[in-house]
Parts: sequence; structure tokens; C-alpha cells
Amino acid sequence: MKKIAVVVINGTTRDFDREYHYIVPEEFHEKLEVGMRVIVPFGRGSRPKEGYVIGFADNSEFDGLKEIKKVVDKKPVLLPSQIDLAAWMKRRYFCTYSQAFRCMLPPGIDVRSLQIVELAGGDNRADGSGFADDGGSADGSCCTHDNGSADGSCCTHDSGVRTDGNFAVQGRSGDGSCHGPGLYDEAYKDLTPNKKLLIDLISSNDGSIEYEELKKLYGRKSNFGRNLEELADQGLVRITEQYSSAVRAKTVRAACLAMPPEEVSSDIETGVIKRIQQIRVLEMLLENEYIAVQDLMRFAGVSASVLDTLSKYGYISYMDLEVKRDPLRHRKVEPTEPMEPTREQKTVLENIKALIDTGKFHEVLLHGVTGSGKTEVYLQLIQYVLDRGRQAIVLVPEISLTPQMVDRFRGRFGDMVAVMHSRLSPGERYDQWRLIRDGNVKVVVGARSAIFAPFDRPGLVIIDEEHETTYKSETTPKYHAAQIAAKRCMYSGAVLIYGSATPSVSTYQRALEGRIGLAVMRERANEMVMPGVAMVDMRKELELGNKTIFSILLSAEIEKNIASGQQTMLFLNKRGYASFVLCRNCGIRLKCRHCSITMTYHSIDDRLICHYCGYTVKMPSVCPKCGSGHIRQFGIGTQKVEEELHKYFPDASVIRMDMDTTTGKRSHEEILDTFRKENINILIGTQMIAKGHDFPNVTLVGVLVADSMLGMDDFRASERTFQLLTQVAGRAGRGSMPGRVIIQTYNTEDYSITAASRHDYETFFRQEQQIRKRLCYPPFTHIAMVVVSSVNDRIALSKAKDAYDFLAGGFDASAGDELLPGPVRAPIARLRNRYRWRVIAKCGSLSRLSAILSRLTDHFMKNRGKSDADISIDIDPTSMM
DNA sequence: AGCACGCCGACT
DNA sequence: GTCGGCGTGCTC
Repeated sequence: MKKIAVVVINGTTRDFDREYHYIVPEEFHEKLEVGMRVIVPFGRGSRPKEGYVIGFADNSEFDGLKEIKKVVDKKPVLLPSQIDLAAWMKRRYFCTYSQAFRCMLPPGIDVRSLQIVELAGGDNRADGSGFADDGGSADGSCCTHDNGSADGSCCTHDSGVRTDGNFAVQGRSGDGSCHGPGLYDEAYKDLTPNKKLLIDLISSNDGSIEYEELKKLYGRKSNFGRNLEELADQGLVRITEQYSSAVRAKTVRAACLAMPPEEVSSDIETGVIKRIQQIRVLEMLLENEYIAVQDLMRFAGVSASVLDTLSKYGYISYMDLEVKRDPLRHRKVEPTEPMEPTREQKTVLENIKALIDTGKFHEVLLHGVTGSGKTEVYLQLIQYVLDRGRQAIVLVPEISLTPQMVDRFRGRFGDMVAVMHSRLSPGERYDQWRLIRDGNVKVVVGARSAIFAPFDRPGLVIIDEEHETTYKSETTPKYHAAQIAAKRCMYSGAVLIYGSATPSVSTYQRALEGRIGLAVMRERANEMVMPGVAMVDMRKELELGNKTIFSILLSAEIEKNIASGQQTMLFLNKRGYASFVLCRNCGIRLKCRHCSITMTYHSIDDRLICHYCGYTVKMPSVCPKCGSGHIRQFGIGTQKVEEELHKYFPDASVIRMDMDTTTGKRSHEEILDTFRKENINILIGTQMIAKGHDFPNVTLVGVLVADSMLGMDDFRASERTFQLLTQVAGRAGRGSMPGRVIIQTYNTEDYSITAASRHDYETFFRQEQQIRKRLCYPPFTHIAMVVVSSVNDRIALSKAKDAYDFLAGGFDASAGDELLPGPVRAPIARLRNRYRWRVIAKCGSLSRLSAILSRLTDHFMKNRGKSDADISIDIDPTSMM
């Protein structure tokens, strides 16, 4: 019986992102499984393309089926459940299968196909290349990756060139019959000029050339394909295919001495080598057999060019060393034992364990105040699911910021833990992915993308700090990790836990509605008291003539801390800095009359603009509320604060942490380490310092301008303010001494600020809930942001108008659907050379909204024509830019 | 997006 | 008979 595989093509546009049928040749019947990658001929020219086998079929309506050419993997790279997930993502996020699969696979796993055009026949002008394939590639071998992909035997061709393994050479030309030289020349003589040109081009490249390269050389003349095909039919050239994957270098480049040590020593002593850098390098190599190039450069303090010079003169040579990559190698971890849970923890554990026992999908919001010991609860729950033979995924907002979080999991579960985050190298990611797929680890701790970890039986997924925005992907597919998590847990009957001290409004709303479970932990686990919070009214400070950025109270407290050797953290939110307008007299922020969103100042035309609806007004010269002239765009940078600190507290040691000072790979941790170890008096920073990290000696936290968070141009401004203030306040008094928090603001009556100062989530939530409801913002509706872009501004606009009209036609105002006036220019009007126009729609029903948007996508693609216009759709975006 | 295919006029 | 060029329609 004919076996047919259902294949989706990798790297296609949405138009061709369909399921295609291919015949499975007899030889692959046994080994081909769902979830493997294959090479298939695709399109008119049957160009080889990488595809994923997503299923099998017994028959096909389609005649003219083609055959699978090649099976890439030994083991499936995708689980059946992941294929289902991708199909769902395609519908939900308007992405392609391959974009969805890309989320699930480590980078660099792709197979690239190359076509090589060679002269055929025993021809003298193409010596060495013709039939004699000396590269070791003919038998389908692959080099160095010992992975599940590629079925070839492994070889190592250690040519100096960085070759990637290639495998499978398979002619697509005729039978390659061998012509004698005489016959060949005969044939050449009779060729048309363009065909002669092709032959000449190949000859001048030693008789073998890459297809695309040849095409480029052929230039703009026509009938390239036709002529080449005909040459192949005549048996004059051969076209072969090679598939190569970007091999993850499992090796590290190292240097060693290339001549006897005595000779090197004498060259140094006799002064043949004079340069100090070179001597340093050689001396290091005299003491060590070989040293990794990276280490050598760092410890000798030299650049790569010094090494290259030494290599050129034959003193050293390079080699590739096998390494076992371990992203956790930098850290030592102390094993830990489960702690005796507090009464509250015990209740929560029992309840959730009961849910796990049902083996069904459940969601629970774990609302625990900072310091209530959520992590210990996570650890014990994970242990529970592991004992039942299942796996666990833990998501943390940005793992590289919270290494001690990872340490706690490693401490409890040791080698069972894999780590996945953005700072891993492609090779490291590949290793972690493989550990998971092969079942060698049972727990994954990672950032957003770790939600795709290829576990076959996840029993528990934990999303820690559930409210963080990093869980939302900014690129297509624009998924939220929680949505993916919910889907996966549904498939596998797992429990999904959202952990937070300050839950997002939408999650808490769902908990209140009873759609998800709610578990609460109100007490701090280790007898710490919540820090006392004082609010300072900066309007009064101004009245009193204090024009500095430090209130009288804050100055005094800083002074006290310096004197007693305790540490202070000063917090300044940089977002919205210098772009929103605040009246320093009455504290009002200018908001859009339609959207109640803080308007953003644009200096180019001295206007204020609403980043939601696009409404703009001229920048007023006096405050529309109180009439004072103290209205102005507002903001100070961390750098400015540092200067001021030096001015007013000349004896204090100060360290700054923000985007400018944390560019290096590990400098983040280094700054915090310095702060901790050297007992620096004051740490000043942006929201980066609000996350994680225990500093027992920090007893004072100052928020310089709470208003700058409220000034965010987003309907979530209050939510973010509350969350950040709570988090920042949580930094104080983590040790034995009680903490104090001072919040400076021009809005002492704002509910998000007052609630945060009282550690009162409930009150904040009730206020915010009402406002969201009244103004029809999520979670009471869904917002779709459609951005149409093009290199040409007018095309972008007209296509955006088209999209607008399409949406207008499909919307039902009576059901509460709303289309904001548009299209308007996106706040980032031009990105990567493309103009961007935006349409915003609100819709009460997610399913209806995605249905309309799905139709919009198809409509857009159909009418796009040859233009470069592109459409991007984000449901419930975290940023409106 | 490629690419083949078909068709036409120009050149030789 | 070829070449260059362009419009059309398809991708298992």
C-alpha cells in the first residue's frame, strides 16, 4: 500500500502554509515517524525544501504526488502534542506552522539545502571535481553532531574551512552517463552561446559551483533555468543537492604551542619575541598544554589579532576541543532539603496536590505576599509530580536576573533541572533541548520560551511573577506564555499555577469569577514584618522651597542610613521619562479625553499625543486644571540623580544600575554583587533593581517619583505602578532589621500609590476593576492591534485603510464591538525603514475577534499583490507601540 | 516568493 | 533557431 505523509513546509509565507501530501518511499516506511523533518521537492521547480511530517494519510485526493527525498532526523524533533499546539497557534496568532515550530526547536537546527552544479563527463577542464567526490560527502555522512538528526555516519573533515556536515547527495539530473573527452568537446561546440557561457562559468570555477552563485554570475540574461536543465538532460552538467545543518559547535577553540617549549623559551630570552602581549600569551601556554582562546585573550589581556600573529609565525596553533557545555557551570549549588511548611503553605500544598491527583487540567492563582515562601511551595509541588512520574516546567520572568532562583531548583533537584533562557548560546540551548527531549531531565526552569520544552507528560507548570510583561512575545507568533501553558496543560491534564504577590488584573478577575482557583498566602514565612511606607507630597516640598529631587524626609533617612552603615536603594522609573507632562503644582497628568490614557509629549511639533487613539492636542502653557505655569514635561535620569547624590551626600558611596551600566554580559550581577559585598551606601537604579535579590542590609528604599510610572502611556499604568511600588517596597527589610520605604509623589491621593503604600492589593484591584469596566478595557474586552507596514508610506496607509474597512464591515456595534477611529500612525511611525499605520479594535468575544482577524489576514494576503505591505496582529498587546 | 511555461518580437 | 522579456498561474 502506498504510504502518504502529511507535510508542512518550513519557512514559507502564510499563503503556502498548508498541509501537503507526499509519498513515502519504501525505504523510509519503517523509520519515518510523525514529528520528523524531511526534505521534499516543492514548487514548480521541485526545489528541495525542509518540511515537518505532521501526520500520515492512507490516500490522497491529489494526483501528481511527489516523493519524500530524504529523512533528516533519526528521532522526532516534535511531539504529537506540539504539532497540535502549533496548529492551534496558527489559528490563534495568525502565524505559520513553521513560526510555531520555531518556538519549539532550538535555533540552528534548520537544514539548509544547497544545489551544486558540476561539469559531468571525464572532462579535462574540470579536473578533480567531476565525478570524483573527494569530500567524503557522497555516502551521506555527517560530521560532528551526534544528535538525533541526520542518519549518516559521522566523520570529521578537519579542513581549515569551517565546513558544516553535509549529507545526502542525490542527482536530480539524468543518468550522468559518461562521455569521453572527445565527445564532450563535440557537444560543447554545438551549444548555443548562453549554454557555452554556463559551461565556461562552471569551468572557471574548477568545474563545480553552487547553483545560486552560478545564477548570479549568469546575470540578468534570460532562460537560465531552461538552459541549465537542457544541459543536464544532455548529460553535460550534473546538479546535485547537499543538505547541511548549521552544526552547533560542541567544541571550543583553543590554542597550544606549535613548536617545542625550549625553542619558545629561548626565543623569548634572546629577544626574538619582544612584544609584551606575545610574551604573555606564550608564557601562559608554556605553563598549560592548551588554553581556550577566549580564556587566553581574557587572562593575557590581548586581542585575537595577537594570537593570529603568533599563529602566522608558527608559534602557536589552534585546535578544537570537545567541551561539555553546562550553562550552570559558573555556580556552585548547595543541596537543600524540603522545609517544614508553615500552616498557610500546608493548606495551599494540600489543595493543589489534590488537584494534581485528579489528573485533570486545573488553573490556580497563588497570591502570596512577598516573602510568603512561594518558591518553597513550588519546590514541594514539583517533587510531588516528579514522584508521580511526570515533569514540571517553571517559568520565571527573566532568568538571567534571578540566578538564585535557579539555584534553589538546582539545590533541590540537582541534575534533573534544565535551564533555558535567552543568554544561552545556540549550542547550549540545543544541549538543554536535547536533555529534555531525551528524558534526561524532569524539570525545566526558564524564561518565556521554556514553555515549549518538549516534555511528553508535563504534570505541573508554574508561572512565577505571573503579572510580568516579559511573558508576552514581541515577535510573531505574539503569544503569551500563559496561553501556551494553558493549552499544554489542557492536553496533558496538568495543573497550571500562576504565582504573584501582585497578580495581573485579568488573572485576578478570573479567580474572582471562579474560572480559576485561588490560593492565598498572607503571612511572611520568616517573621519579617512588612516595611513601613511613608508617602511624601512633592507639591508641598515645592511650596516649602525645596527644589531638589530629595524630600526633606528622604534626605534625613538617607543621612541616617549612611551614619549607621545600612544600605539604601533609590528607585527611578525611566520609562516615560521626559515624555509625559506633569503639573508640579497640582500633580495632574494630561490625559486623553477619549481614552483616559496619559498623553505623550512630542517635542518635534510641541504637541501631546494619545498612543491609543492617536488624538493630539497642542502642548498647553498653563495647567488646564489649576492654571499654574508649573506644567512641563517631566523626568530625570538616573545619571542626574547620581550627580545630585554626590552633591548632597559627598561622603556616600554610590553605585548606579541602569541600561547604560549593564551592557556587558554579566555586569548586572557584578554590580549587585559589588553593592552587596562592599556595602556601598546607595544603589540607584531603574526597575531592574526591583526584581529578585535579597539584600539583608538594605533598610531604606526610596522611590523618587512614583508619578513617572503613572505617566506610562498605557491603560495599565496604574496596574504597573502598583506592582512596581509593591515590588520595590519588598526590597526593604529583608534581613533582621525592619525596613522603611519612602514614596515621593505629586499624587498622594492616587489609588495605586496609596494602596501600594498600605500593601493593600484588594483595594487597588476593586478600584482598577471599576475603571477597566467603565472604559471597556481588558479583561472586560479584548483589544486587537493591527499594524500595517510598508517601505512606502502611502501603500502602508492605503492597505491600512483597506484593513480598517474590512474590520468595519465585520464588526457588530450592537454586541459592543468597537473600532477606534483610524487608521492612525503607530507611535513608532517608522521601524526598520518601514512606515507603520495602526488600527485598533475592541471586541468582547475572543473567538469572534480571532475569526474576524483570521479572515482579515487572508483578505490582506490576497489583495497584497506585489507590494511589500505586511500586516501584524496582536491580540491584547502589552505595548501599543 | 520562485519558477516554469507560453508567447511574442528582434536579431542573425 | 535563439535570446530577451513579460504575463500567468501553481506550489502535494
